[in-house]
Amino acid sequence: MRSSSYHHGDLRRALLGAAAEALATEGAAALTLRGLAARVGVSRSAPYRHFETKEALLAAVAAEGFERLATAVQTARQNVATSDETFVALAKAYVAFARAHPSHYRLMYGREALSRQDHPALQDAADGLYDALTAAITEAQAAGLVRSGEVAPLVGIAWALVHGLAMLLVEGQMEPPASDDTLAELAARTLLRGLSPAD
Amino acid sequence: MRSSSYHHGDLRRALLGAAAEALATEGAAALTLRGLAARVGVSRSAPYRHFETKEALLAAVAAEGFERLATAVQTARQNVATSDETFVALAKAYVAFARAHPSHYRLMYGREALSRQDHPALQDAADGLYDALTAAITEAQAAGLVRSGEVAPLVGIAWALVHGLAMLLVEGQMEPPASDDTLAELAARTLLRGLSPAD
DNA sequence: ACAAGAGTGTTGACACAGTCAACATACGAT
DNA sequence: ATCGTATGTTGACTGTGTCAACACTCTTGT
Repeated sequence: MRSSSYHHGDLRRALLGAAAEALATEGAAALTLRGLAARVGVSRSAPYRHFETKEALLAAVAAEGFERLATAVQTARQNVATSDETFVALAKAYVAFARAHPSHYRLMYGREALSRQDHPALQDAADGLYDALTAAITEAQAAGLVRSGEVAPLVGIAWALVHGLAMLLVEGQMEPPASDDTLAELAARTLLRGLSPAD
Repeated sequence: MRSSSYHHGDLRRALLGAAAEALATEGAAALTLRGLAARVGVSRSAPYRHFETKEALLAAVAAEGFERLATAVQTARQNVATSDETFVALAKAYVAFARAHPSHYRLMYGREALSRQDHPALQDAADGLYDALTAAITEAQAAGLVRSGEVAPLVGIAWALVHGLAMLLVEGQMEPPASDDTLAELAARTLLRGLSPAD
C-alpha cells in the first residue's frame, strides 16, 4: 500500500457526510463510529483525530442540521409575498424538513447527552434557528397580525406547536394526513388566529 | 416474604421500579441492564427471564409512563368546573408531568427503537392518552368552545402544542418561565382562541 | 535542501454492555 | 415424594467506544 492513500483528503468532512447518510438510511441506532470509519475507508480510531468523542461527532452532525433547517426557514420566509402567509410557509417548511430527515431531526432535538453547554457550536446553530423564528414573529407583530408585547413567550408557543407537530409526525405517533402539509397549514392558521390582536 | 435468596419475589416489578428510579436520578444514558440487575441484587442475565431484551424493558417502562400521564390528564380534566378551564388545566398537567419526569418523558417519546408496532402494550398505553385528549376536545366542541368538525386534526394540533412545549422544556431548549406553568396556560388560551368557532 | 515537528492514520489492547447457552435451584401440581 | 417448569447463575462471545504506542507525510525554519 503506497503513499497517497495514507492520508485521507478531508476526513472530517467525509465522516460528517457518512454520518448524515447512515442516519438517513439506517437510523441513529445503527450508527457506529467503527462503521463510519470503515465506510470512509479508514481505521477505527482515525476519527478521534477530528472528533473528541462519538458524542462530539453527533453534535457536529446535529449542528449542521440546525444550520440547514435555519436556512430552509429563512428561505421560506423570504419567498412569500403577503405577510400572513409567511407564517404558514414557515410552518410548512419546518415540518417538511423534519419529515424529509427524520433521524436527523430526532438527533437534533432528541439527545439529552447533546447538551448545548458541552457543544458551543451546536448552541450557536440552534440559536440561529431561534432567531429566525423570532424575526418572523416580530415581523408579524409589525404587520398587525400578531398582538404586540413581549416576543419571547409568543415565539415559544409558535416554536412549540411546530416542533411538536414535527416530532409527533417524525416519531410516527401521529397519522400523517394525506397531503403532507395540511396539518402544518391548519396549525399555522390556528396559531395565527389565536395570536391575533384583540379587537 | 421470601426466605430463600435464590428466588426474588417479584423481579419483574423490581426491575421496572429500579429502571424508573435510575432514569430519574442518572438519566437514560446511564441505564444499563447489568446495573439494574446489580441494583436489585440479582445476576446479570436474570432480567432476561422477564424481558426479551433491554428494549422490551424500556418499552414497559415507557408504557407505565403513558399510563401515569393519561391518569394525570384525566384527573386534571375532571377536577375543573368550568369547561374552558379544562383546557388550561389539561395543558398544565401535561407539561407538569413532563417537567417532573424529564428522562421518563423523553423515553416515552424519544426512542425511535421503541416503535409501537413491536410493543403492543406501549401502543395501548399511548392510545389511552390520545383518547383522553380526544375526549377533552369533543367535550369542548359540545360546550361550543371549539368549532365543530372532524376532531382528529384538532386533537393533533392541541397535542402537538402541548407536546412541543413539554419537549422543549424537557430538553432544555427553551428557558422555563419564572412560574412553571405560565407558558402552558398561555399556550392553552392561545390555542382555545385559535380553535374557537367563527362568529 | 533538509531535518525537526506537527498533523494524521494504524494497530493493539482494554473495559463494558447486551446476549445466549448450559447448568442449578426452587416451586407447584400430580 | 417426584417431576416439570419457572426462575436464577455462571461462562463465554461479540461488538463498541476509547486510549496508548507507533508509523507515515506534509509543512516549515534554517
